[in-house]
Amino acid sequence: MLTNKGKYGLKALVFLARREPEELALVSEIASSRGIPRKFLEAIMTDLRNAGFLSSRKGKAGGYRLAKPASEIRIGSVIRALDGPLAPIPCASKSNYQRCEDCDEESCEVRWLMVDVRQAICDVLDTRNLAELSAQAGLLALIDEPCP
Amino acid sequence: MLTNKGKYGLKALVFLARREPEELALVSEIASSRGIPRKFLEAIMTDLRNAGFLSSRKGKAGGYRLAKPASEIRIGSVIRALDGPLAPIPCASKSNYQRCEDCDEESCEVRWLMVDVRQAICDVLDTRNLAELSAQAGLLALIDEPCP
DNA sequence: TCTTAATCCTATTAAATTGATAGGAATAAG
DNA sequence: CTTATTCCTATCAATTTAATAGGATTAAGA
Repeated sequence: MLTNKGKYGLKALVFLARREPEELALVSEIASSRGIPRKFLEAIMTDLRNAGFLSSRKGKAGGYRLAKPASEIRIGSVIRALDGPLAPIPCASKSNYQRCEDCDEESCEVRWLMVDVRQAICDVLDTRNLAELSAQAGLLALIDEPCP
Repeated sequence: MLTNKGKYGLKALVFLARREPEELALVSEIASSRGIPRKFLEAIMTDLRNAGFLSSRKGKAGGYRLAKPASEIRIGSVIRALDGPLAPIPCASKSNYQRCEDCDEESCEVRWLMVDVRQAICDVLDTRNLAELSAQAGLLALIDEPCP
């Protein structure tokens, strides 16, 4: 599941990706622009900074910006940082594997299935970066408009 | 996320798929065989029956069996019945779409992304049926054994 | 130096979801 | 009738989610 935390975090990153790379943005600016609770977003930005996606400057005239080019930020790693493993169940996770207490790892049918699901999810999220995500949306919205 | 409810439900269905189609199985039998809490499994079996996957007989010598051939039970529909929509976020669901209150449906970048994730998940889970799931596991376990 | 405005830090909390458990009613076989 | 099962309703504890509160720290600029 993508939680609000993950959703808000991605929106904030898209916001930053669409600015000049060096320009600092305020949490309050992002929050009001995207309808995100300010205090909640503050906490999320801290996580994103700790995960290496953002850099910040404190004090007056401070703010956040991307710590690296948007094209180098994989969506999968963002969601992992905010919401945890992409796998539907811990025993199918690569990044954070945890053995099931109640089933045998090798013979469990459900696990084999969920490994395939995890792979399918990763195939989408780990092959897209923030630059693609922020570029894409406007185009798709236009394509969907009916012809005049 | 696949909850314990979904996991237990799938395991119970696999158990039933490996029996003679008409033979009734007891909840207590399935529960002890697969390490599932009996009372919890009882509730899950009720859900699976209400969703049309199982039929039951009450009273002494009662029990559960598949309501239709295992090959006609799609894994995706089982998980939807037990754990809800497969989409990571309600605004990306086909089976149970719900509009986001805080973003614009057409221009939201996150939504377009999650539609692709949902499609990837459904491509795995809606193209597999219970017969395949119950047949597969044993083989894979063998393949993984090192050669003597 | 002082004011102001921002990030940063710690703690708390309310609501929802998950993962069960308890106790017994209804049903049917033998 | 006894026994064994599904079925039904209610309850509950733990965890996760989604925030909010209050202030400490930092730095720009007057």
